[in-house]
Amino acid sequence: MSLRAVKPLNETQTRILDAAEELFMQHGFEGTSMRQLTAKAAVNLAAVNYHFGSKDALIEAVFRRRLDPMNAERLAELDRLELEAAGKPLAAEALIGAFIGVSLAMIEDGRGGGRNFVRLLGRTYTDPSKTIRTLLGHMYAQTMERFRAAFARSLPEVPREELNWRLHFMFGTLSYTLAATDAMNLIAGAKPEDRYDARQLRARLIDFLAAGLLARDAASASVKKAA
Amino acid sequence: MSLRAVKPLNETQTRILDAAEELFMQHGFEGTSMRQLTAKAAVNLAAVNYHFGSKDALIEAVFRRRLDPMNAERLAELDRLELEAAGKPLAAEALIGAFIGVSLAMIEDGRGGGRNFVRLLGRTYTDPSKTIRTLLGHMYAQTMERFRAAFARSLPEVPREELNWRLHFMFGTLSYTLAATDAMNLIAGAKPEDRYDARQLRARLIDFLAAGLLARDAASASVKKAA
DNA sequence: AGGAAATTAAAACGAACGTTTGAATGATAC
DNA sequence: GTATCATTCAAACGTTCGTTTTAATTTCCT
Repeated sequence: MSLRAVKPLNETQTRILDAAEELFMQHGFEGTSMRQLTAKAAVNLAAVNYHFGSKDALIEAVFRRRLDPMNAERLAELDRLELEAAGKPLAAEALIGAFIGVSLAMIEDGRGGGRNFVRLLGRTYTDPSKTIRTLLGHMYAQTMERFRAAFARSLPEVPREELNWRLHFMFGTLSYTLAATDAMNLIAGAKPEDRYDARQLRARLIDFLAAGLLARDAASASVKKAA
Repeated sequence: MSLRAVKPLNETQTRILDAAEELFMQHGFEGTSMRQLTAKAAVNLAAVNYHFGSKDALIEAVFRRRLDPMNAERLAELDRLELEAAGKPLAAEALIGAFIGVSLAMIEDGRGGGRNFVRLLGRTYTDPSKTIRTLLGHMYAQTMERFRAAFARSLPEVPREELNWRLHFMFGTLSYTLAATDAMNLIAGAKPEDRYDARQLRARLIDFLAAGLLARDAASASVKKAA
């Protein structure tokens, strides 16, 4: 499906995508006008429609540029871990690290602009638009299924349905953490500096999420007869 | 601050707020036009500006109608728990339950429309607009501080900074879970039915979050010398 | 160098936006 | 019943939106 050759981007297209990442992150898709965007990118107003076709197609291009490589990297790291383990199930911590590490690494990438994208991505997971949700769903599908299967092997004692929920929770934690990297933080005092220390954040997230994923399963048992 | 009397809403205002909740949840603030909104509410186009002043003021009213009572209820439940405990620190599970229970209860409230609001709220936590973020920040401020202090007493062995992060993660999990109640779910198979079973979801969340909050603190120690 | 193709530029398109206006209608008090 | 206030209504306001058009310019190939 991603076999079709990706034609290289020229400078105008790159400038548009960079400006779009930042403005979409700051003001949302509908809150960003083509005039703002092309002004920030220092290109002509018509350039977006010429190079990408429409605003919607630009939005898709913004995600494709980063998300496909990110998920490819996630899968490559999963391959590497599974090869190392030689058939044995992986530690949940390792799987969490492989999944969230790719996103967190981009936060530190100050000048590459990945930081803007990661924050945009965190926000977009809860975006109302059905178009965007299905787009993200498709782009994540393979990666999610591979990781879900790996987690299932890693945590055989957690019932399948319970595990699915916990992975859902995990994804939520990551999503919110990325989106809020320097925006709202409702927990007063939790924001240490202007920029996250990605290494420390990674360690904190892995601790928190691993404990959650491995939690003793009291819920599904205790509720089973409570309806 | 919330001492000023809240004047009761007439039917037109209620219909507008209900329609706004649903449309804002489905299409976002900027993606919802006054013409859509007033059509759905079956009121005249000018009614929003007449009763609320502007679209922005309507957005604020949407949150005020539900959020102030929700947080009051959270604080009342916290008061009740602390009174029961008679000075002893509370169990983390009880605190989590008090915080998330109010939101989850509204999910089941199918006809009251609270369901729409809760999902809208989950999305808005990561909204790009600074206006909205500061609005939510102010509306949550007292509640958050009370709960933060209660969690600190409940979990004295968790370092203050680490605890702040974990509460941040907890909030993210809740936010995403509310926002995605039937929208995107990237974990295939995790969505059991069209509607959540709030009781079961509550139990699952408490297990997951309590384990995360209580996790053995490996991160802050192991990273301290790694910079 | 010259012609074809790709890109940029300036201007305009119709549509939709949030808001305002002023008259019509409804309810309330005397 | 009539004056007074609140609310509803249809219409229009000026602005901004995403997109298109047509011409100018640059780039690339032989």
